[in-house]
Amino acid sequence: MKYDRQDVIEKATNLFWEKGFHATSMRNLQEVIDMRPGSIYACFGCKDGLFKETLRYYADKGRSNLQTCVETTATPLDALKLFIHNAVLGNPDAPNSMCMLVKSISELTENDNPELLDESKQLLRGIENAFTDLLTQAVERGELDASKDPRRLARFLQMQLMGLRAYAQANKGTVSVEEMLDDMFSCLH
Amino acid sequence: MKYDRQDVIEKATNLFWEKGFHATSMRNLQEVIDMRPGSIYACFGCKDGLFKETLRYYADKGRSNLQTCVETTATPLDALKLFIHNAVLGNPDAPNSMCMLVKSISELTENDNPELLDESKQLLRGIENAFTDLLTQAVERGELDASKDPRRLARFLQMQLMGLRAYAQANKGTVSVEEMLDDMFSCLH
DNA sequence: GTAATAAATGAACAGTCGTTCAAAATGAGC
DNA sequence: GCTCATTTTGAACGACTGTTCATTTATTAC
Repeated sequence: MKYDRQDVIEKATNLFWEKGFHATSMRNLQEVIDMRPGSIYACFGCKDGLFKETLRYYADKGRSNLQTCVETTATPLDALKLFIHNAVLGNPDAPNSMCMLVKSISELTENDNPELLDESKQLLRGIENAFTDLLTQAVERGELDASKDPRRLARFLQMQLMGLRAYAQANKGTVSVEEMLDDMFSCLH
Repeated sequence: MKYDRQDVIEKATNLFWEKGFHATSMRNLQEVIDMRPGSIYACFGCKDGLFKETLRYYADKGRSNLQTCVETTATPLDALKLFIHNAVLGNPDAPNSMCMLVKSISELTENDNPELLDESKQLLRGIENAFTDLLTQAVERGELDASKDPRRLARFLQMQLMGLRAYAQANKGTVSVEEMLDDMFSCLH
């Protein structure tokens, strides 16, 4: 009976997301995804390979979340607001309020894990590009002042999203993230 | 000949800051601080103990940097601006553009390292409190509108600082941090 | 210079790490 | 039911982990 690859990757993603790359041992993974080492290595090559796959899965889920936001809101800006709101407060039982890609960039080094680090950076850039597209639409529709630069705005939004998720992690349960979201969007205009 | 404790802690801080807690082995530390295991354990107890000491050293350095900014600028708001500018761009050969405390909060878990995690959170809160004090002064002096809430502003600033440093790490060399700093301060008013 | 005290050493420990691979279990085709 | 190919297993490997402690080296006091 072959393993359900999707299911395995999702479980691995949650574990890596929670504990980080270095603190997650192959034995931890073996328990969580219920596979023996031989099978894991036959499927994914090595720990790095499995981790890279989880990074892509995580980023894909992010992109599809954003797409859902676009489809369920009236304007590009509303879609962005909803996406960011969901990213920080959306599912309370997420392994971590921090972005998994940011966590990875935080713990990986150019010397020790250049491939995984570059992959994380690239995936993060992909999400920022999706922000840029939406902000461009917002300007075209007149939802945003035409003087605004969508790329610069996307960069700023990405930075604040990274910050807010990290801040929420650092102050779990003691702070009103809603209030901070208001502050964040009120300085878009 | 007793070791220079200050020097040892500084070297350990830089290594932990660069590689993170988990990826830094005691043998890495032994090389960098040029001490044999027995001496390290006699001085600091265990790896956690040494790490905690470096966290405090790092936060202390941050606080004294802020104090220097206060002393070399005309107004509280200028001091804050200078501090944040320096934190992100100040010393280009810092081990990491991310905040060491944020990196630590990112990689540590309540389950595995509760003490180190709490210490990091607490130190970060200390810095935010210093922000609050300065912003309170700014309101008192009329540098900021009296309608602004210093605590809320400090929270917002802290979040953005965390975000900006993480963003700078994720986009090393490809982005104008100066521009982003402008955006960041222009939405204070 | 010698004895007593303090500091530094590094080989060694038990445990865990990522990874391998011969053997066992399973599935497919007839 | 038998055969062949695929998949899964888990004991085992060498390397590395954080840590200890008997021994050596350095410092102090007389």
